[in-house]
Amino acid sequence: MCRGLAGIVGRRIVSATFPRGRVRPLSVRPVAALLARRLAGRVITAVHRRGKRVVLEIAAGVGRPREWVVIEPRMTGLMLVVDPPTGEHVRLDVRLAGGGGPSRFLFWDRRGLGTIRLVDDRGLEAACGAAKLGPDGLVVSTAELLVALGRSRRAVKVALLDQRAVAGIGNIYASEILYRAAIDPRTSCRRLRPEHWQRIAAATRRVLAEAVRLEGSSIGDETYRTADSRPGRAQLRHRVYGRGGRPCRTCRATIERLVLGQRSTFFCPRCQPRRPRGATIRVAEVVRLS
DNA sequence: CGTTCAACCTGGGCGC
DNA sequence: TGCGCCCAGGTTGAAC
Repeated sequence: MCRGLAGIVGRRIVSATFPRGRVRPLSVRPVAALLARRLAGRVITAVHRRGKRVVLEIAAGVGRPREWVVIEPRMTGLMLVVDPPTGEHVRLDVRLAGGGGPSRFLFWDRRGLGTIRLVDDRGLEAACGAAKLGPDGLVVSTAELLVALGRSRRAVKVALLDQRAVAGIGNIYASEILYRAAIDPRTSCRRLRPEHWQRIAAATRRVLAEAVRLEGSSIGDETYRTADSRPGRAQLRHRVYGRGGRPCRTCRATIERLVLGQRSTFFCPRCQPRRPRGATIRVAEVVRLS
């Protein structure tokens, strides 16, 4: 998503409009009219990403310091530099001056759960700082996962979705990561040994990097699209997500679906055994089993 | 601390 | 065809 916005860097904002009645209260801060006024005339100096958030760096303007536009696309938000799927769900429409790239970009969000905020440096820290977001999944280390989650009692699948522990993993890739790591998604974090965290960290980096390379997962119409409105291809590589009842691509066992933390979870019961390979069986477990 | 539920929204798919 | 459900890539706060 952020890569597709490279063309807006260095461009000046002519106008930012929030189509009437399309933004629910508090999803845009400050309120739309004020935000539109503050953005007009300012230059976009960079596009950053913090976990799942798109962060546009806005150069200082008249009487304003350097600021940041933080966009959370949530379920259905798209950043587009071309015409949207429908005009109906455009939440933000930004016109750009100059040539050498797109003349506008949009935040299009069918369900309208996404948020747009303009913040200063302090606000950015509050919205995207370490207290809010853990290390990025693309580069997360074994030690970081161990420190953040090693003592948690939560099911590992639920824990991987905790953005304060590791930033950027969503529901699709949480299932895919645990498949790659050969770990049952229901396993309590505290039952996992360092070798399992090593596998999870490696799988996280690999699965997310592949998803970025393949430009995301597009499942059905009006789901994720790149900034120039093309579907991604990561869904073609899903090993378990959305494949409940179908055979595992590796072992032919039937992929199972269950709900953890109110989210659909998919896994292969044969490739992801209840007791992860290499796990130490605890004394209490031995007693209980015998 | 962990889990569940509800809320915020639109729309596709399915059973009846 | 129409209705009532269930489901969906996310986050937050309250209740227990």
